[in-house]
Amino acid sequence: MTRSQDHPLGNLMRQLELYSKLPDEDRRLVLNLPHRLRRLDAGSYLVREGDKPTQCMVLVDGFAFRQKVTGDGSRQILAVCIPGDAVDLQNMFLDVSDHSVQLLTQSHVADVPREALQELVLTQPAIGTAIIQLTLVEASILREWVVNVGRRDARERIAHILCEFAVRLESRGLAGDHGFELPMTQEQLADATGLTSVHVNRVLKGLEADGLISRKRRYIHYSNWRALQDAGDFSRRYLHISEHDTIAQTY
Amino acid sequence: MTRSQDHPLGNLMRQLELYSKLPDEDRRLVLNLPHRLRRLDAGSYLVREGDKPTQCMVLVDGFAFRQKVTGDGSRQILAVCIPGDAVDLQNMFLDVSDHSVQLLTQSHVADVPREALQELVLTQPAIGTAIIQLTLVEASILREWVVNVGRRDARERIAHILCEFAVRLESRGLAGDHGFELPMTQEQLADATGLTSVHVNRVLKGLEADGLISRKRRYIHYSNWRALQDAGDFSRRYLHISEHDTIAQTY
DNA sequence: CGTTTAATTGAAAGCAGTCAAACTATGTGG
DNA sequence: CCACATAGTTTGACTGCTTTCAATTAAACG
Repeated sequence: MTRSQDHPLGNLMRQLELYSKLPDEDRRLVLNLPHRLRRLDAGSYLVREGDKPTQCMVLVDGFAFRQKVTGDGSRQILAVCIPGDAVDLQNMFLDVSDHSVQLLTQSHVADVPREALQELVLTQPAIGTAIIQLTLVEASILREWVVNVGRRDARERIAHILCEFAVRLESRGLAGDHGFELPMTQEQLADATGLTSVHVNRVLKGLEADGLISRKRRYIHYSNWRALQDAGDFSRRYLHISEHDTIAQTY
Repeated sequence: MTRSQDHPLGNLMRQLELYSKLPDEDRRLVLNLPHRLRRLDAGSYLVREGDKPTQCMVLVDGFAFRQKVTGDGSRQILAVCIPGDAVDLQNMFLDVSDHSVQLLTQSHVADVPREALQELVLTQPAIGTAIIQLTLVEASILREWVVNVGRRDARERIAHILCEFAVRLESRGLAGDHGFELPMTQEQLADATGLTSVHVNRVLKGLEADGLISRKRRYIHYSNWRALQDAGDFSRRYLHISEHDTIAQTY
């Protein structure tokens, strides 16, 4: 009944419990949230800047990213959403979306009515705490991204974002042993790091040449995790994921 | 009783009501929050990265900034806090601070016990909504900052951040007519925009030479608001401040 | 298989950084 | 009130990391 293995909102549930366990009652309330399940293709927009959304979407599986486009048409990716992420906590309490969300891969998305989730957050303290914590961790990641694009050179930026993916994916059991499938193109990686795709390519080759990573298509393998972290000035503190939450994290 | 004019938490109160009015009962609860008032010098740290804070600090007056330092010692400023800002909503629900907060000017700071504010947020829906909205707007500003350092050139970055200050300060009645006192040095401006102080200086002179701004010490005057916005690719949407909230905003 | 998208590589140009020094304001102590 | 110290601003010359532009190769897909 409270099993979250195959339930569409199971991944969301697991994420909510990352920072503190929920009472059984609350878990039931979350899993019983009304929702509509959809399957959408890569590239689909979940939210567009300027929208007034009425649903809070949850990524059941698949990947997505937040983005904004500048006046001259260049794009900045602001965050990568992984399975279980609630895509618009933002829009649950603000009326107009300030950025767009687009699918990186074909995905299953659950639409939860804004008011239903809002009510849980405001009336169930444990759920409210969990949702606020998720929001704050997302803000923390944003701060680190500002540092990344503002104060690190290209090589550090790429190494850093690879480390971030590694830890986040491992913490959800979505990574392999010392490696993971990068769910984005080099151009998207460029838009996430404030670089050009050409330069991202050169940097990736450089990291590979220096033996920090090896690649097979989009799969990134890091044999020397410590060295990769050093190259990216990476410390996992800002992710607020304790060591124990990470599966098979080795040093 | 519910007057917030001279109360230390008055500015916080006004900010909480930016997005929706609070019931009188809730306003009373906020103003009655236990707190200790301190006066601190410019440069004082309110929070240090790695701290486990027990207080939530509110800037009664004065300015502060969030920052992180990279491994090689360079600094990135992540946000500028203005009077009324709750400085560590982050730390209210997360146990370890992921960044530091430092005062820009001599300021009065109110320390509110973490638990007292937490309880209000979790038990009073209107207060919870208001606090969550503030958190989300801060995240929205962070997203815009990622765009700023990631995808705009130096001139656009500086023009953009000047526009942001203008709107935020005007919305609190802290700006003059088409101008405001910039509470930071060019070096700090550089650390906020991912540039060097040398280049910030050149850009400022450039904006001045082009007639977009004029400066008298730290005071920034913009005679052509529209042109400054264009130069900075600025749109106020991400601030989630409605036009009406801004005092004397003219075009 | 042909077509499209993504990855790769090379050469040249440019924006911003680095280094260094001069200048200005502000503040302090004698 | 002046001499000096300190912090911040301004300016110039040079360097270099990244971008831009353009073309080629490789992979994915119907």
